[in-house]
Amino acid sequence: MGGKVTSFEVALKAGVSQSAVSRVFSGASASKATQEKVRQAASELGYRPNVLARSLITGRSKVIGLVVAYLDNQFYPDALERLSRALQQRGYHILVFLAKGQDDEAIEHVVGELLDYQVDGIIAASVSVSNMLTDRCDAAGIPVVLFNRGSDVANSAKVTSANVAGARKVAEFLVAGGHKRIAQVQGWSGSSTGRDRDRGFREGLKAAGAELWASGDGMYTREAASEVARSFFEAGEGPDAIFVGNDHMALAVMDTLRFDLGLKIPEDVSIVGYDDVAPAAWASYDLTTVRQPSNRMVEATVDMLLRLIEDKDQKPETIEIEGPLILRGSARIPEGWA
Amino acid sequence: MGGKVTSFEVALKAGVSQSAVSRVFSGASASKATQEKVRQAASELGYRPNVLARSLITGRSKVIGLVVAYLDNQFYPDALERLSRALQQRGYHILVFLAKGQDDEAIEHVVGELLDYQVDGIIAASVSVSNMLTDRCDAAGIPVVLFNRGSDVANSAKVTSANVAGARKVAEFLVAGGHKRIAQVQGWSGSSTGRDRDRGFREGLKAAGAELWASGDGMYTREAASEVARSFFEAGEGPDAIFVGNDHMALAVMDTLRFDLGLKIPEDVSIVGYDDVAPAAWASYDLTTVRQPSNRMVEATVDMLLRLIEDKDQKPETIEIEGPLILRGSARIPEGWA
DNA sequence: GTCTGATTTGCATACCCATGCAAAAAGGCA
DNA sequence: TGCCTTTTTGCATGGGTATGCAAATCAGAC
Repeated sequence: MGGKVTSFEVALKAGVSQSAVSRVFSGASASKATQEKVRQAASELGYRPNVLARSLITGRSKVIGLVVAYLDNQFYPDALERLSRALQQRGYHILVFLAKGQDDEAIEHVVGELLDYQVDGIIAASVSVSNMLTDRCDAAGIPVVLFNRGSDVANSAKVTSANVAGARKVAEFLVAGGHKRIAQVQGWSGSSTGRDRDRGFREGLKAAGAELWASGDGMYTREAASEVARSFFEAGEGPDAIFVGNDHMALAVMDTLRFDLGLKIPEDVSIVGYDDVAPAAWASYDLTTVRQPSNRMVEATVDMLLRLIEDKDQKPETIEIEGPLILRGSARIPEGWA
Repeated sequence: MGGKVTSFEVALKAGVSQSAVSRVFSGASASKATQEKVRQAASELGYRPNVLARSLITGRSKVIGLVVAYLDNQFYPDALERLSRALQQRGYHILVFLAKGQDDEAIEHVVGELLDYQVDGIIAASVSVSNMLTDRCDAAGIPVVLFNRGSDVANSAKVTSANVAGARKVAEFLVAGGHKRIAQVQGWSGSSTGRDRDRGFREGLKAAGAELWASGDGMYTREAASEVARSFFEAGEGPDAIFVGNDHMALAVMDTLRFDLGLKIPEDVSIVGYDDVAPAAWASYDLTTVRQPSNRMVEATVDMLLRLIEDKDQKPETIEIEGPLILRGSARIPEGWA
């Protein structure tokens, strides 16, 4: 048994035609008797349909390409796990493509490979995608959903949390907490997520009659974020609150403030993050943060992607999911907010 | 353009035969002139070979199935990222299969799907695999490499760190540090990794003339590990050192000791972990731990898997990679060890 | 037992590309 | 130029399955 049992051999053994075997396994109509015979023969021979051959005909591979740039921000492995589970349940699987960088060129190459594999759909996470690329996928008839990233492309499907609203809420929260020197370590300004949160935060401050004391780009890395945070304290008095564009960076900032600069959180500085990744809830950090409801984001993503795949007339939509501000111990809590 | 350009159409446009097109794209011999014409026509039409069809013929899908049970232990996303990068570089991609549990039944189902997809090879991480399953893959001619897990199966390929030796080193280290009541929160005893580290640790203690003060199974979850750690301190005097079977659990144990029980690390209790995941190096934890060199483990895994795929006579080997004990601040450092 | 309509079945073909084989073209040498 | 070797090319086939179509079978009613 070389592991290459074909439908034909099963047919032979069951005394039916190859088409009958095919029909049994693809769920098409077949009489009880045939079903029985075929299944019997199949299990005796250890037959399983060849998905490749099937895909070649049907034009559906049951594979979703997931493009991701990095996995060290816990938000993404978590999302990957959920996405994979949700898709598995609906008969799909995830083919992983790690983009070498976040620039267009890197993504371009990846998209090429993606198309070669005849994926039925694409999920792009932690990665921005240009017009040109979505156009290419469009042309190939392969739907793309952007996960946790927006895009300027008009006609693209995307699922994000309500970044502007969330960051705005943080601003209100910090102002209500009586903070006077509010700074920001923002998410990479090359990403829509970073920009939206920045915008929401600034708008929120303005609306509350406060202004941004200082701001810098954390580039979504621990190192850059720590550096920016450190710079806030270089010349005399530092900020008394910092909003950090995601938890991954916020944790690094907390470590830097506490162990490098000897500051107390939240007594000296309040810290607020964004995402609510698992470590944010760990006692060492106890980070106040805006939750991105990754379960609902995943649900929406899978839903939309499969609709786009199965129904050609389906229009790509933009879905924004609201997430609550999770109050923990890293930031002073204003009266009446608890 | 419906994204369905075939080699035939390219051939037509280039004025050559379909075989010529095929040869140009599969790297077989072709004259300079033909190459030119074909590439020209192909790029004009936006042609890219259909990997599915190719796989069907060649019998190689260039896809590796990765089975994994969970991704919340940072070690695995990190490994996944490295594995994917290494494989991409060699023309392969990873199809992700999340096992619903760690029991045989769950894995069994997954392996079935794996075979359906005609993967060229399988990497099983954070998952134990029984004889029956490796046998099935063997029968199908699909090589399997166990990553970070051993197995009782004689003839299986596996890549692990030197768990016994590593844990033994931890024992020596803790004894040398003058600890008198040494406890252990071990990795899930249902996993070879958990058992090996347990064994190494016990052997090490014995060799150093010490004995294990208490031990419990942390099941690889933060909750169970915390619970076990807490139980150590329930009746009067607790341990003065705890070896935790992996960092994922060790971080939870540290939080529990510090914030639940009000203990100081390492003054009251020394903590040592295993893996050296990224958060272990974060200032809040500064965890002394045995490094699993995931880069070298990944390298070895990919190497062996591709050798098994490409050379049918290649024998499956067991590879153990040594990792150093990384001395940080969570455990008292004996004289002469720094 | 006959006739009608509903199912089930088998035949043949298609999906897209790679590859063995034989024919054709190109190159080498005298 | 002619002959032989090497390379290039096209033809035809195959890989494993799904599916339209027509033939065959079945169930039901008289």
